Amino acid sequence: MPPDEPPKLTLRERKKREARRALAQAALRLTLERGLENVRVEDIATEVGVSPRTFNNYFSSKEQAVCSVVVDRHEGMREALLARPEGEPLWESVKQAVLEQYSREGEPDRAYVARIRELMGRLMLRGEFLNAHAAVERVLAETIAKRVGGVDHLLCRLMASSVESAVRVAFVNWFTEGEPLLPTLERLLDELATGMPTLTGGTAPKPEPNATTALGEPLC
Amino acid sequence: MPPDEPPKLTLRERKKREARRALAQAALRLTLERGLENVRVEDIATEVGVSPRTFNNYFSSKEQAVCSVVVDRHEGMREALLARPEGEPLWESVKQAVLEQYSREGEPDRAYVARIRELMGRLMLRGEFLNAHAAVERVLAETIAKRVGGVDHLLCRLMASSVESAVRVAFVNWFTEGEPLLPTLERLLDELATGMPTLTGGTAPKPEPNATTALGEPLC
DNA sequence: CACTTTTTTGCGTGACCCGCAAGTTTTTCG
DNA sequence: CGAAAAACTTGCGGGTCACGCAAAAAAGTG
Repeated sequence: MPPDEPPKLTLRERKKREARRALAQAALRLTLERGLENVRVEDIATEVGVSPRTFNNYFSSKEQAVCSVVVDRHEGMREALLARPEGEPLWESVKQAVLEQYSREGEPDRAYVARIRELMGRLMLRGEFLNAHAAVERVLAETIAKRVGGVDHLLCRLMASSVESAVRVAFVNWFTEGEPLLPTLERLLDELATGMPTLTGGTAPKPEPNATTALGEPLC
Repeated sequence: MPPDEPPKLTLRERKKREARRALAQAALRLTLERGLENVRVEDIATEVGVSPRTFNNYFSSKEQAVCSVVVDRHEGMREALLARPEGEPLWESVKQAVLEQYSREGEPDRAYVARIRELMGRLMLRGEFLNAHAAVERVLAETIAKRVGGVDHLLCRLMASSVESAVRVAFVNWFTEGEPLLPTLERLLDELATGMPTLTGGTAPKPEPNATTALGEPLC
């Protein structure tokens, strides 16, 4: 018996995770190359070598399977946030933790982006993408609460929710406008942290968008 | 001929709107009293006195029909926001416009809240509720852009998105904790407007937001 | 009153979700 | 080790659902 790995997880658990991962991956791959409506659950199941019925033991819809990659990101986000140094300001911790998760995105491969864009039309419509983000949101809120000592649960949820908003907005901007994801995301998170002064200070006939003006304003 | 109403809308249009409204209303009513899984599209259609097939001419799913009330709120929100006085700070305008929309909610009728809560389990799961909120978000972003002169579209989307976040969080808190909606919502919007200092600066209200640190990084 | 445009409706098809009851694999335990 | 127990897979079947299509009905137009 080679001492290669001490699998703390029962064999069963490993197989389950592997099956789930394979199904999600197959679902995403097929969807990206054919479009969602041209992929039946049977195709996905066959691809993995499993019964169509089994697919529904893991996911209750193909949309859910495709979006599960988004959900799985919560693991990394949780760990990243909790790993930030103790004394660091909360917004900075959150920002770094979030940015870290999205640093592995490859450069904007044209074809890939195009497929994602087309895909999003469907996914947004079916709501599963948003649903997945909501799942991440809950974990993020919980993690933030743990980070600050769990004082105000409501505010933690608000922060998590608005952070996810920033992520979604940056993401959409990425695949529609083609602009790089991370700088946008960082900017949006900074705006969130300061109450969006760039906008709110702009109610008056703003001649030029010099960002230094509205920073110290007594908003609202 | 009684001079009661000058219907600028063609008769066809009125019937369409009425049919849509009736279908949505029936869908919501039946769902609240039976639970979503015990309502077939046929039931909704029959309730309104229309063919099941016709239902799908208006909504592509019963979930969509149930959630259409959320979507329809965008109309009022748009008008309310645009009706705010010119010089008013943006955050104040948005806050008032949003609060106005949710001022018509009755008091927390126990039975009603219970049904809503149970309903939300399903709706969140199917994502249509979030989908509806996303639709509102787009209109809100557009309206905000119009309000500030359409300078930074990205930031407008961020603001709209995070405002909707606050609404959702307050709403969930309302039907899970039973706390009143409006005060919570107002507080959350205020927190948003100031960067959530209660959480982030539990120590100090963030005296210096020097965003100069990591802004120039060449990520991605 | 014809004629056009829009909406409704019935029908048929393909897919999907899930409960149920075997069959199969992994785990536990004597 | 070997058998019972627990967990997972699979085939089957039923109830729904979304939607294309084309005919019928209704609303608008001159």
